[in-house]
Parts: sequence; structure tokens; C-alpha cells
Amino acid sequence: MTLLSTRDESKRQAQLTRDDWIEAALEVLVGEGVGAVQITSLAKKLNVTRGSFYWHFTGREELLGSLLKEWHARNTGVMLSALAHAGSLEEGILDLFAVWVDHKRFDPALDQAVRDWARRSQGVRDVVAEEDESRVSAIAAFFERNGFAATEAFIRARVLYFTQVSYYALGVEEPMTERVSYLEAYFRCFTGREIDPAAADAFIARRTAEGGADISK
Amino acid sequence: MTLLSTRDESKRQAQLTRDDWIEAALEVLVGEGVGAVQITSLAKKLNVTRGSFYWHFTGREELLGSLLKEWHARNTGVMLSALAHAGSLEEGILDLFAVWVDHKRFDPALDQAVRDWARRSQGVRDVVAEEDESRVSAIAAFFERNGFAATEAFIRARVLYFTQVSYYALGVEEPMTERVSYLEAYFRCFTGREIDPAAADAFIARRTAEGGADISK
DNA sequence: CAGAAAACATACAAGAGTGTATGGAAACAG
DNA sequence: CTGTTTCCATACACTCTTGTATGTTTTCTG
Repeated sequence: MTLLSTRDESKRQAQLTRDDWIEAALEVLVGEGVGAVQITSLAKKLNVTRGSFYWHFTGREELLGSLLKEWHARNTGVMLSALAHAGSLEEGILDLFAVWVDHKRFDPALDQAVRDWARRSQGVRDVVAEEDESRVSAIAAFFERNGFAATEAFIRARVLYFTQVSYYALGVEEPMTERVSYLEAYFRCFTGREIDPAAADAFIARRTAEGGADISK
Repeated sequence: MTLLSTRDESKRQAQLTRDDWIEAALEVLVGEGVGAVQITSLAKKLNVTRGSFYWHFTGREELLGSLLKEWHARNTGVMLSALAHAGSLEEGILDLFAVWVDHKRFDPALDQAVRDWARRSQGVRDVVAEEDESRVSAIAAFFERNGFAATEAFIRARVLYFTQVSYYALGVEEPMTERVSYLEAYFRCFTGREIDPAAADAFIARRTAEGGADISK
């Protein structure tokens, strides 16, 4: 005899898939960090009991492993492809900026969450470090294709990428109008060259039009 | 009747001060993060029981508050003073580099630990954000004193500081010989000017002489 | 060397989180 | 519609950590 023959089906689908758990866990990972990725709270969030979890996963470790795979699958490639197609210096840099601002293509919050996680886990740290290296290398290669010497290309790539990482890490919040006003200065600092005014205007027009006043989220 | 009339005095002083607890907590904070700052483990580390802790502190929160104050007292000012005395562009930038490399003056590991902590605590986040702003402002003011326009000075300050933050955040590890080989490129990227060869050589000679092959720790 | 104050030990209570074992409900194949 | 298989609920055991209450030992003071 059961006290509750049918579960509370107020707001949940009949059956949960493994991916449903991963999805929910990702949200918590991004919003509250790895420490908050707990089976108990996830179960509550999904309106099931922990029994369900232990059917889909062997334990917490396996779930965390899946989260790392998900991150790798999502955020790898978007940056690199932006650079691969780029011809001119303007095009590449601006495309990169666009990717970093457009959170549909690149998820900086997830990236940052994984980065936080990596600081307390050797395994995750290794994976993230590898990813960072490949990103910097891609940017450096782009600089080299645009006439920069190897060392300078590498350092400029690093400065560009590191600045962006801190942008998220420090949670810089500034309206898009303000941010685009820094475009010329950023470009000058990152490349050592002056940006083509036409390209700058086009970029600014597109960015301010697409709304996106928030950077942090 | 007590089972153990005298405590195990194998390797500890007779009495602990409040600062002893803070010092131990700082080590754990830096090494393992806020989450690892636990009364139980600290007590074990100090060879006392938790009873001691609750005499010196009302609870965990008070200890954490003390840690934040300690960080603020230690890492605030060192950066700013390096810039205040600087005359030429070379002098200021190189002094800044020196401060960041010399872990006796500036503790990047502590800085990073607090930064990690800040990402999960609103109160800490506010304090750190304020500190970051004042640091960037100080660098920007320095750039302005050296002939850069306001906006460009601000962006260059940000890029310089943000790059440095990521250097620690991503745990870049490279031998000092390699790092100093990037000096010219870094200087060019950060300032848009060429470094004075004599100043560069003097800096490199001093850095490589002072040993310090490790950056991470 | 008493007595008070400071510093610490011990024991208990409570909460949160994980993992396991097992029984019951849902979905599906035949 | 019956029997598996899949999926989830329930209950229990265990660990870790915090906080409190109270007793015991040092250390300081006069």
C-alpha cells in the first residue's frame, strides 16, 4: 500500500531522460556552481525523487563527467570557426567580438562556470587548459595570417583572449552603447593598427540594433 | 576525571591567538578555496578542538569576514604605490610587472582565491569589484599622465589588468626566461609604443637574476 | 598561592548530502 | 491483457560539518 499512488504530475513530463538530468544540472552549474549540483536539489527541481537519478546515473561523478562533455561539445568550435572564415584583420577581430557577445553561439556563463569548477578539480583543469591553449593558438594563427610575426601574434592572441576571459570573470557590466564606444581603442590595443571606420560603423550599427544591452548573462 | 589531562603538545604553541586561526584559514583559502575553510579541519590543522575556535570567533561567518579584511589590507596599495612613484612609461609598466611577479609584495594566489570566493558571494563580489575598479583607475591615470587620451588610457589599463588577472586565473606556467622573452611584445601591445631597449635589458637582467622560475605559486 | 579570566576539551544535537536496497507504478511487446 | 522492462518512490544507513552547552585546564593578576 502506498501513501501516494500517483506522483504530483502538476508540472513535469511523464518520464525523464538522462538528458533531462544533464540539462537541469547544467542550469545549476551555470547559475550556482558545481557545489550546487546536488542530486537532492536536482530531484526537487525535476519533481522526482533521488531514486530516479540513481537509475540514470551510477552517481554524482558520472553526472559531472557528462556536464564536462556537454561544455566541450557546445563551446568548442564556435570561436575557431569564426576565425577560420575571416579574411581581413577587421573581419576576424569583429567576428570574434560578435561571437563573444552573441550568447546564442557561445555561452560565456557556461564557460565561466566550468572555469570556476576547474580551479578545484585537477581533471577539469587539464581539459580547460587544453581548450584555452587551442583557442589562443587559433587566434595567434589568425594574426600570423595577417602579417604579424610569430611571437607578437602569440602575445596579441593571448592578450585578446585573456582580456575577454576576465571580462566574464570579473562580471563587467556596461550597456552595449558604452561598450561599442570602446571599439576603436580595443582594436588599436589588440592589433596595433587603426580600425577601418566603415567596418567599425557597420559593426556598431549591427550590435546596437540587435539589442543586447546586457553582457553579464 | 579526564582521559587526557594534558593535550598533545607535540608541535604547537601553548596558546592560540585569533590571528593564528586567521593565518591558518588564509592558507586553506588560498590552497583549497573557501569551501575548504572549515572549523573542523582548521582545528585539526592547529592541533586543537573546535571549542577553541568558538571562543575566538562567534562562528564561521566572522572568520570569513576577517579573511576578507586581511586580503584587503594586504593586497591593496602595493599596486597603486608602484604606479604613484613611476615617472616614465617604461618605469611604471615594468614596476607593475615586477610587483605582479614578486610575490612578497603582492600575493596573486590570495587575490585569485578571493576572486573565486567572490563568484559565489554577493558581499565579497562587491568588495572585489570595488577593488578592481580602483586598480584599473590607477593604471588609467598613469597612462593619462603619460600622454594617452582618457578613453584610450582606460581601455589600455583594462587590457593590461585583465590580462594579468587571467594569467593567474588560467594558471599560466612558463619559466621566467620564456616570460621575459615576451616583454617587448607585451609592452608594444599594452602601450602601443616600443620599449626602450636599455630599460628592457635592465629589467630582464634583474628578473632572471632573482631566480623566480615559477609564476603560478 | 588563591581567585578570576582566558583558552581549550568534550559531548550532544541537528541538518544536509550521499549512496543502497527494495518495492511499486508506467510503458511497452507480444 | 499479461508479463517484462523501464522508471521512479520509499526507507534506511552513513558521513561530514556546524553550532551549543558545559566542564576542565592554563594563564594572568594581585
